[in-house]
Amino acid sequence: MSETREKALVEPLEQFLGYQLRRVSAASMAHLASALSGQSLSPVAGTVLLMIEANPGETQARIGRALAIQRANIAPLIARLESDGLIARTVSDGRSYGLACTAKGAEVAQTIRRIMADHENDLFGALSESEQEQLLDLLIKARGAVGSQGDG
Amino acid sequence: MSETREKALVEPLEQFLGYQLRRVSAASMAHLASALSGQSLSPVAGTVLLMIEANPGETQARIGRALAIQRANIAPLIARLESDGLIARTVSDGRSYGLACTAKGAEVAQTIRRIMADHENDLFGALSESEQEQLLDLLIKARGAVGSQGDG
DNA sequence: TATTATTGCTATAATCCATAGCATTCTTGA
DNA sequence: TCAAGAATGCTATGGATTATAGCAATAATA
Repeated sequence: MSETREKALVEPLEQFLGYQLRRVSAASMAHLASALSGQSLSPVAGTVLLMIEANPGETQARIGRALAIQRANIAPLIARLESDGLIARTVSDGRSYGLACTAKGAEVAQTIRRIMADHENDLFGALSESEQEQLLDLLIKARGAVGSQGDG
Repeated sequence: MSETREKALVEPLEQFLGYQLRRVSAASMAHLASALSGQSLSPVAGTVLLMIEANPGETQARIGRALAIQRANIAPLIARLESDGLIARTVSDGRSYGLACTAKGAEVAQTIRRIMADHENDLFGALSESEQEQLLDLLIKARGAVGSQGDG
């Protein structure tokens, strides 16, 4: 508050939703990454773990599609989660595995959920409950609109 | 609508603002990058150009800080914009330059603005005007909250 | 004037994401 | 049955973005 604040610049992109989205998202990602660093998990890896926990038996291809992560990119993520003992693979198909959390993975998932909740509170706690709900609803609505054309 | 849609997975992160922000922002960035590809400019480079246009005379360090781009990373961006003839440097300091758009840069900036407006319409047109305004307001409010601790 | 801070820049590494391609396996349709 | 196409897991790889470290020059400050 009392820092030597330099004169603010004009922000010609202030009215662009995409710009504001990017700025908030980038700040959020950086904050979350730091909050998760103690677990040696990236935000993406944590997301994948929670996704597997909530969808036991699913293949990594389907998990990946739901998260917009390509097959080539989710492969090492899954390998890492398995080698860390957080998930286990059971044969589901000759070419694919059914994924599930291990007990250790479930514990870590619980920790991650708490970290994420704290992180959200840190970042968005200045917004009221109803504002947070509004924002969430609008983002979900935007995602629906976006998904029906650009995204896969 | 009539595609063979695979059974949707459970989304345990649905209620996380950070998750929804990331998804929407990623989709938006991808869409914008493709929309700007004809100009041979990345979203970040386009943003920097608009920022310089709106703040003539500012140094790249200040432009970078306002956009959360580090000095080391904005240097090649500025060099590229200059070598493309979109911006010009005038001495402002023994160690820094004052940046400004060239005439060509202003034309490109105008094009970029139109592309960005179209892009926003493509992506967020499914939201009503008031929803878009609400979303923008909430994002700006969130940015204010975020900036007062995590961001620099 | 000596110290510190700032700026532009290079070099470099880490990360993330995208494309291409491969071998295996499943699915299909004749 | 079996050939063609699709799906899966995976590797290799390149591009883009971002972060750190450090340097030389300059400005600001005590």
